[in-house]
Amino acid sequence: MKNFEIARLFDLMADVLELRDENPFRIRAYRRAARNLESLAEDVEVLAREARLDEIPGIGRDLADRITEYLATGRLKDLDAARKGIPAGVVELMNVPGIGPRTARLLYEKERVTSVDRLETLARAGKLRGRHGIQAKTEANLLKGIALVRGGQARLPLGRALPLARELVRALERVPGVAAARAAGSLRRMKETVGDIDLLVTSARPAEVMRAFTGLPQVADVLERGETKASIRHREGIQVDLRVVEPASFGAALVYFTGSKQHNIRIRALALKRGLKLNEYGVFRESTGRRVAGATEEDVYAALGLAWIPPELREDAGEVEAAARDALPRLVELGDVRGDLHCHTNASDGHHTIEALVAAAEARGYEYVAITDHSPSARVAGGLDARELATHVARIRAVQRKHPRITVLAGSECDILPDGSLDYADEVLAGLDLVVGAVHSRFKQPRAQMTRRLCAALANPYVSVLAHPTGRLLGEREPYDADLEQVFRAAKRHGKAVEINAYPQRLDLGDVHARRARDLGVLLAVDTDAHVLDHLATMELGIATARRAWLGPDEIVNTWPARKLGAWIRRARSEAGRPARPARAGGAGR
DNA sequence: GCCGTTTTCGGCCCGACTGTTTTCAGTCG
Repeated sequence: MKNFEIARLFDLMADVLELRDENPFRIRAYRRAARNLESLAEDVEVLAREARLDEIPGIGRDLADRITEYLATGRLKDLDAARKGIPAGVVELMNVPGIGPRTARLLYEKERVTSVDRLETLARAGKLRGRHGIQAKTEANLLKGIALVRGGQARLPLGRALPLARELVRALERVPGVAAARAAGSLRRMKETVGDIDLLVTSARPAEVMRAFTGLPQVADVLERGETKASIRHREGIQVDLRVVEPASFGAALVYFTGSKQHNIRIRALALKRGLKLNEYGVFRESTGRRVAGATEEDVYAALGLAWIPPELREDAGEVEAAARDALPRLVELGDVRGDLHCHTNASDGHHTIEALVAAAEARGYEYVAITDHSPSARVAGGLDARELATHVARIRAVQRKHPRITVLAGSECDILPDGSLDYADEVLAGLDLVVGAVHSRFKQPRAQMTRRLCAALANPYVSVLAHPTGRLLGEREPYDADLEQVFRAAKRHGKAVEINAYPQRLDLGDVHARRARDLGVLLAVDTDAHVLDHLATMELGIATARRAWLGPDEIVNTWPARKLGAWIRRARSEAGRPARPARAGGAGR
């Protein structure tokens, strides 16, 4: 899968073209193609082989040829030619906040700066001031920017950014004169990681909001502060941007500030076609300048002839067309969730008892919860051998008797061994209500082997859900190499579900793959993989990922009533000619 | 370089903040 590899090259091409002061629309074309390659779930090599590259939005004849060229030769002649005479370090200068193509080119041409290191040396020595309109302040800002690049401005996982954003929103809501405060940006779109936090406030007294915001205890550094817009660096390291607008503009500003950039470009172009102009203050008739919408998002979209688009879909990935046809999907909501199918207790590596977990699930209003502790191969995680499992199941049954209002599924997160077999014998698995299969070892297997391993597990009649299908840990561990397309087809063939694991560092499947699974007609399960009770609340992140994947409740097995869920689990077992023991999943507790 | 319910050519989103050059270019989102 070279999707990201080629996206990087297109981005690099765009950078180089910027340095060369090329046609900005050509540059944008490369950037747009890069973004679309990143969000492409299908393998670009497969599309190339099948001559379907032109199906990728933003890829026309030229860029399709470039992709073909790169796949065939491993090079891009155009890129090589464009880079001639521009040292790689000059392109890297543009990574420093505040340095764009103009400044990078100036530094290179006039000062022979060819690396960030060199720039730092010059700035520290004060050797730039007085030249090319650079003064002490700019030098200081450059040094700040360099420090930031050095620190690696890693994107924050959504699970960490959300509480920070909510705390800030609450603080702003308390500022006198503030009518409303909302988080926007990629955080509102619930992207798995966010680069910064965008906040929007409506108030008749913006000056007061600016003062209060920049004075918050969470602020480590004020980066910029104007009349209606300010940026700060949060103590936790992430940048926070705030914008204040008047109430009549709040909806338009929310649309603008929520993005994505590509989505905004799409709908603004749509506005122009209708003789309208869209900016963060509203929708305006071009001829008269009169505002026709702006107070609410619904009004703004309606003025453009669109149904209101849920933020999670605003990626220019077909949502604008769907909204125009009034054909947006009914997305799953947190309230649709009837249970959690992947939870741990202190029988293995969880922190709480079965009793506590069941009570917590009940308190969340769930109809069912599956207790899925580890199997013996997961030694460090305290995996249970078959005898321990039998005792554990007996305990689960006892807790079930004390909690008749919730169905407690005795399950396992059973290791998928390197050869694709399961960590418990089939007779043991048959005694469980639900089996979640997962890979916890030998992550580095070659692609073909790992693919066979996952597909074999899905073929086992007792495995209902493939847990965290790619094994990735955000910012820590790459996904293991497997042909997900084949894995999804196996899941579809066997009527199994693949998981959206809501664990904040996992979010696995991610939105792009989950959408691909959905498009192939595969069922999904959204689970928290809870190890402590608080983790049950991360269901919110899993559901957000499902929404970004355009998923509705029908396609997610743990929004189904217990009876339907039980029937689904039994179907795969019986189709394999091995009827399960009367499963509790369908009947118990209701 | 892409793209077409105005177009196969001529468009392509829009505005705030900063630093510094006294009138705006550059950067960013």
